[in-house]
Amino acid sequence: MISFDSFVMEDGSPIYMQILLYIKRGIVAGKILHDDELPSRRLLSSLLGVNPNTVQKAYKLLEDEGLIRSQTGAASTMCLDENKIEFVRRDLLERDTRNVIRTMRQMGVTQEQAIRLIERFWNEVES
Amino acid sequence: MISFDSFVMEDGSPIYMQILLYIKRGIVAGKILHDDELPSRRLLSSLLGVNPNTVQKAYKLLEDEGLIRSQTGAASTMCLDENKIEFVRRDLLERDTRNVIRTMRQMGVTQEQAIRLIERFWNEVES
DNA sequence: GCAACTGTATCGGTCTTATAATACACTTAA
DNA sequence: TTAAGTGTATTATAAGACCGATACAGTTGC
Repeated sequence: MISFDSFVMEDGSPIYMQILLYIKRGIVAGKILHDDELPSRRLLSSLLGVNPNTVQKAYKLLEDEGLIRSQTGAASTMCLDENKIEFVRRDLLERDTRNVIRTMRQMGVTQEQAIRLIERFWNEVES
Repeated sequence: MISFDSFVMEDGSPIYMQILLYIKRGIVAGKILHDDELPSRRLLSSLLGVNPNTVQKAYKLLEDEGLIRSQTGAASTMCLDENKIEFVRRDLLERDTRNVIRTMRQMGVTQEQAIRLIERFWNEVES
């Protein structure tokens, strides 16, 4: 059963999107593996204190991407392979990187300054 | 008059927020200076193809932060000093950096890999 | 004074997000 | 078999974000 212990709710983005990204980042980190079982909609909604429909929306989007397999009556499971994992990695990691580079350049930051910023803050940020 | 030539509209975030961030990044980059005149709400809304209220919302938020001075009848002007600029720099640069570090660590990326990502994509991203 | 420009305020419509309350079909385990 | 758990779907409601249209008030320049 995939754990949501380290899930922290933040405001600013929709809850269903936070759930979706939590799972995708777990995939990229190698913490979530093929055939892993997901908590049921009702259980996870209870754990997070949100409406079951909100969890369903996240799961539905993941199923539309082919990352989750669901069949009525049984627990939903992760449906992964090397190609899918690599696709998610690119989608998350490279898009994040490009975005932060774009905004930094708009602020006149050089590559060297950007790297120095990463080095300076890397150990400050709590995981 | 502050130029919006390099402003590119993107979807995904509110227009008023894109306008606000465009100005703040211009401040950090040193392209926007104290006493610089802003285009009027109606002119900028016409340039960007949006409603004057959308521009007004961005300007209003900047005025609430003390970065813009507005008086009815006259053009709004930038209202900056060293402290304000430094505050905006920290607010934008450090928050962006912390955010990208947090998500990268959630994906199991090491500091060395993060720096390598920055180096690899730095010259690819169009400004 | 008047026209044209400034900033400001208000109202309303549309969409997204989140919630709630159901209902139904299927699977599993007691 | 039956009860409890699965996934799925529908409808309604509420709140907020976002944007558009409009009106009003002050300044400037002719």
